[in-house]
Amino acid sequence: MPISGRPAGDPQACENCPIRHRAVCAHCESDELEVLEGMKSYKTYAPGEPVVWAGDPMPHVASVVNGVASISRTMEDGRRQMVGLLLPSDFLGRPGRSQAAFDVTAATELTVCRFERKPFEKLLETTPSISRRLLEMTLDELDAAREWMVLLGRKTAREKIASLLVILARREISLRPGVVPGRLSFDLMITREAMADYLGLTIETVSRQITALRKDGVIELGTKRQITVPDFSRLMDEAGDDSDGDHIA
Amino acid sequence: MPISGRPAGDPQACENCPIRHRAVCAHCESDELEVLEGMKSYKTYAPGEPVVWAGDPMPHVASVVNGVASISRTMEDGRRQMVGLLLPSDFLGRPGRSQAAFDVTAATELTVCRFERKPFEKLLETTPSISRRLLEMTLDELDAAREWMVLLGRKTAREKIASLLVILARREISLRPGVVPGRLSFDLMITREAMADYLGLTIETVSRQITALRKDGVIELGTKRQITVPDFSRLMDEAGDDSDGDHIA
DNA sequence: CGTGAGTTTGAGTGCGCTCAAGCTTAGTGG
DNA sequence: CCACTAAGCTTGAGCGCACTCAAACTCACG
Repeated sequence: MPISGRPAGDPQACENCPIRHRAVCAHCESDELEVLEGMKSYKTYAPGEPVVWAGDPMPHVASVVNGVASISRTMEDGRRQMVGLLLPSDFLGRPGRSQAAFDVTAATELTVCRFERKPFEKLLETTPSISRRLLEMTLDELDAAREWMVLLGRKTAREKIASLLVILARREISLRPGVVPGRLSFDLMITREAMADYLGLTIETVSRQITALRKDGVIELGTKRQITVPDFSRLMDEAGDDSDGDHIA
Repeated sequence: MPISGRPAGDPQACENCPIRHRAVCAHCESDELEVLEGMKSYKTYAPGEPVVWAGDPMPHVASVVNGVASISRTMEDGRRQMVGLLLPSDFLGRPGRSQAAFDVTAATELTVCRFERKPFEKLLETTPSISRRLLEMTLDELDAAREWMVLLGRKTAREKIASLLVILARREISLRPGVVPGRLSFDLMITREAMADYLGLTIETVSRQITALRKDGVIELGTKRQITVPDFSRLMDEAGDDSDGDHIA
């Protein structure tokens, strides 16, 4: 693989990368990008395919380029809790640790941009723009994890469902700028089972609470995966968070 | 305040600092320490005193020098969830954010070593040894938060109590090297209410489960705050984690 | 002693779980 | 074109764990 001089328009060139400005390499200068270019390799996973199991050796770290992966832990008796979601530009793996702490599974078709862990760790020590960006991203994930702890520890089933819908609706808003939050539709890309694993509920409870929110007019259902929110502030009230804006910028 | 040349034995000099080798400044060289020395100021809080409220401006970041602080969120109706515990050497505050995302409260008498946020952010950009150390610490906290999500989402009340006791016992072991985990005693430094807020339970349930573990011989109680664990592996079984070792190194 | 914070214990309730059946939808092959 | 299947989802009945409300106990401190 060439260190530099990829053909213009090469879809695997860093300069054409869809996550160029948001991933761990976001702050890199072109000379730093060249080093990464020489280290990286792509890998693709099928939906449902495991990426790593907790306890497995982790010879690589990676950035998610396309698709969604879930981070979860399964207890011996089968109870499962999702603890994170990896979206495009998110970082997978942990510098300084050789074993995975959690299971990672491709939720959709997934493409990642991999680096061998040891060389990447070296690079972190010599390239402040990478370690600073990784710090920013890790701090964001920590805040998100703590918000989720509040949900898991203290919210009712109805509030949990509403909170998840708020998050999904927010992402929809951020992807489609200019849509005023009056009436809003979006797809649930995940199964009831994934929702249950994420929220610390059973699929039956998820189903019942979605039905209840529909009967109360908080949401409307097209197909089972198509949600319409007629009044976004009503949904936010149901989520149980402080009403006046987010703590998270 | 002198930039350098503190008197030898000065208890506030970085070289005498009890968290010198573990805090955000752990990797600093002596010239970097001098810069920090000129920026820092100590502040002490009484037990129960708030450090910041969620939403407050955060003009400082800080390292915990002595004592314990809790990070928590309180919902409008009073439900509270603790989302982190700050022990000596832990870092308080978030570079790049001007508003606190969570409440921070001194659990015991608390001494912190503060830096103004803006100058500290500048320092992060120019001092890789600090940003790398902060990255390590943040990654550790993220893993801890995710472990805690499993506890909050999927564990029973008995497993939650046992898990907390395992964590506290582990810390006791790490502080007293050489103590073989046969029989082990330690103090609960926190009230039942703090345990409940941490575990996502009520104080009554905490109390009942501690009683149940005592009746089943898993733990013994001296005073209400003094715990003895006759068989550590028995306690670990009760915690419901994978039996064969930790994922966390 | 009296006070108050922290803790324990008891009685009863209800939310979310378990177990079980039925429904919907999409895909497959006769 | 219509079984047939399987995965995903919904609905129902009943139960149990953890919560709520209430009272009593412990212990440090004035």
